[in-house]
Amino acid sequence: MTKERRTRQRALVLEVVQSSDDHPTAAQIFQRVRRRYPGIAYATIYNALRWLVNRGEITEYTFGDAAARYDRNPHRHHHALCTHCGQLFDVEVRLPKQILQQASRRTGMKITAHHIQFLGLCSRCAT
Amino acid sequence: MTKERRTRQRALVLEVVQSSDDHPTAAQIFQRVRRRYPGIAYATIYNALRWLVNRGEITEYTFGDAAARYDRNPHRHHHALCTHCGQLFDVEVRLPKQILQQASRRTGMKITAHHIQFLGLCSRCAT
DNA sequence: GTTACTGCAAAGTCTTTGCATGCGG
DNA sequence: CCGCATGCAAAGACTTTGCAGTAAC
Repeated sequence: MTKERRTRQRALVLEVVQSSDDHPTAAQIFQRVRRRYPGIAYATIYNALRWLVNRGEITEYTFGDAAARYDRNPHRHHHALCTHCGQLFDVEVRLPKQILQQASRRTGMKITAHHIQFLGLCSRCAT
Repeated sequence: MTKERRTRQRALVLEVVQSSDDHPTAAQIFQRVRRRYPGIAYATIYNALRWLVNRGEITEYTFGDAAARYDRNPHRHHHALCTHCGQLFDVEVRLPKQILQQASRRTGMKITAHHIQFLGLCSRCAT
């Protein structure tokens, strides 16, 4: 059994992610946590994020750009990325069951999850 | 205007990607090209890949893991990733128009593209 | 002949690791 | 007290950049 420790650092990382609605990267989380806990190490942020992801408390997503982004909302939902300003929005849509069945049939895989990335221009960049 | 040059290196990179059905990473492409052109530099692979992506001859995708993968098939299609062995399959399914309209309405964005990632276990890993 | 591309190495970005110290249980 | 997590720095994986020389046209 793994003994689990709720440390000040992990609590702070979780708190920061939960209070962010902009899907921050590890670097942004580091900066925000450091404002309240200046001595914290970068590695601790990564450790805490991985721990939280494994426990299902937050979710990690990667998009075309380099850094992974973290999401406070652990249930499955989808995302729309503005290709101009990089802003990321949550999208609540449901993929019809038949599409999942099609995907499963055509690949021979047992599909357990899916994620849709929408790309386009946000209302501010579209003008 | 930018004058475009078809060089031996770029031709080889394109040829390697087009003859690969396994969505290779830059490192794999590098190895495969180097078998036929031993002196080629890593940077040249990246330059060639970016050039080919910009011209629309190949497509770049990023998944959870570190390295980008390149796809010989430039038309829009979707992917299924085996979370056990990492193998990536093409998936041909069509997202219903109403889902795109919903996404657009709910985010206020002008959606120009989308990509579905299916996750699960391939037939070999599922047993 | 120009000028864009290559090859090389070095730097840059994001993430992980090794190890001594320290805190949580 | 024991062991996991932290903090620090260094390494690791992937990608980009600067620049001199070379090849495409």
